[in-house]
This record gives sequence, structure tokens and C-alpha cells, in this order.
Amino acid sequence: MKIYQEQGAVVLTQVQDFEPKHIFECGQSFRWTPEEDGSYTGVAGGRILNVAKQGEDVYLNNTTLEDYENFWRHYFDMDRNYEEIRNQLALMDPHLQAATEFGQGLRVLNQDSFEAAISFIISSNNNIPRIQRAVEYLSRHLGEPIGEYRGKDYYAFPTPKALAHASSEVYRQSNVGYRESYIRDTSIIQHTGQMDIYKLVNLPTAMAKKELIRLPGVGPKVSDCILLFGLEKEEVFPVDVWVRRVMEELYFQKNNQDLQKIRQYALEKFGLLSGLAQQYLFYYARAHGIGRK
DNA sequence: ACACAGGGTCAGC
DNA sequence: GCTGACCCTGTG
Repeated sequence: MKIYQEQGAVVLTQVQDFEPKHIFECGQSFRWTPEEDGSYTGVAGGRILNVAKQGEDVYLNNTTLEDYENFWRHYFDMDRNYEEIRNQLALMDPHLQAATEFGQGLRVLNQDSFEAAISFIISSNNNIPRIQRAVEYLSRHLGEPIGEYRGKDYYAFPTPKALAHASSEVYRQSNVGYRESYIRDTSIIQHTGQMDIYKLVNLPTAMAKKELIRLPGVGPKVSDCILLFGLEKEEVFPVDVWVRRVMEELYFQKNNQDLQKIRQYALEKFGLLSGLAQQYLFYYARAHGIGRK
């Protein structure tokens, strides 16, 4: 891969494992929206970026080489060898061989820890379009405006302070429903320093998970998502209804498996690659309707 | 139309 | 440990 800068963009050439559609539509982030030309525009770290793919070249529009090095390189997990990971997972069984082949180009983003916490609190017992709308609404009404791109205004994800002090009216309008108190209280805990979610990255996975579960609205599944998407922990296996069904269909051949049992089975089988395996399987299952009722 | 589920979690037993 | 309730809305 070679990298160069051209007017307002950074170009990554000859990239094997960078497929915007797979990255942004595998459900790990709720802030990227497709443009009419097939590219995606989103916000992370208070920055607006547009991502387009042409052949084997990835165009990161609206950034600079310096900003890429300082932020996007880590955000897009560019220092992980996904080809090697796919190859390792593909060797494990035919299902993962198919899933990694289908999902080639998927990457696990390194998102902001607090944003991941709030986003996945919103995700519980919810559906993806509604989650996206809620995150968008909260950002638009409580986040800092960070500029305009292609005629649209963009806003940073709200700070803990903003979410802690937000009016019930804003929460009501955001349609987060009963999750309002979860979001507000988690934000208060972060804002007042009762817990520093950002410091959990330094803890072993099990300890970080134990801490996260103390947060209101955070249980076994949501904590795994925060660990994987916001705290750089790959040895987790978030089990939601889709993953549950695909695991039951592919590995258990029967329904109503205990969630903890599925989680443990996956962790033993996939080890340090569990989080990556989960993403390939989740994306594969959703795209193919595996386990769909 | 209208029940049901949706990237689960919590409170109450 | 288990069970039902839960904001709200897209889906069939």
C-alpha cells in the first residue's frame, strides 16, 4: 500500500482489505451514511470524512496526510493485518471461510470509547434505523457543529457534559425512549469522574468488562460491543439475536442456546480473533438472512 | 390491521 | 438464576 496526498484528500493505493460498504454497513458504527455516488460520509473525532473506493484505491476525502497519521490511521485500524486474520479464520471451518471471503475488506474501527458506550446503550432492544436516527438527533442538538460538507452540516458526538445536562425534551425528541436515564446517568458518571471509560483501555479485558457492566444500560452484550469497538479489545464475542441465530444454525444445530454458552464456545474456538470472527459472521448472516424468521 | 420483534437490560421474585 | 416489562417504530 502506498499513500499520497492530493488536493483535500489522502489516497491509499492498492488496498486489499478496505471496503467502505463492509466497514460502514456491518453495524459497528451508526454515524456513516452512504452518498449517491456510493461513497460514505461520516463524523469521528470531531472530523468530517468522505470515503470512496475506486478500484483498489481508497480516497479519504476532506483530510490531510497529517490528519490521517494523527487520527484516521488508528481509527481505521490500518496497522492490523486483515489478510492474515482472514486467512487464520478461514482455516478454522467452512463457515468462517465463507464469511471472511464474503466480508473481505471489513475492518473493525477504533471508535471513541464514550461514544461507543452511549451508542451501544442506545442499540439495546432497538433496530438499526432508529439507533442511527437517535445518534444523529443527539449529535445535531447536543454536539458541537464542526462544519459543512457537500451542502450538509455535521456535528460532533455530544460530550459527557452535554448529555449529562441535556433537557428531557431533547431526549424525548431523540426517541431513545426509556434509555434516556441510562444515557444521562452514564454521562454523569463519566462527566463527574466516578468512572473514566477512556482509562478502561489500559485494563485487562475481563476487568474492563466488569467495570462497564456497572454502567446503567450496559449488560453482557453491550459491554462486549463497547470493548470491541471502543476499547480495542478483540477477545470478546458480542452475542445479539443475529449472532445467536447464526451460531445456533451453523455450530449448534439447535435453538434457544444460552447466550453465555454461545459466548464461551466462541471465545474458546476463536480466541484472540473472537471479535473479528463475530464481525465477519454478523455481516455474513445479516446479508444472507441466515436465521431470519 | 395489529401483533411482533428489534444488535438487551433491569427490577422483582 | 429466571421472567416480564419496557419506549418506540418498522415489518409482515
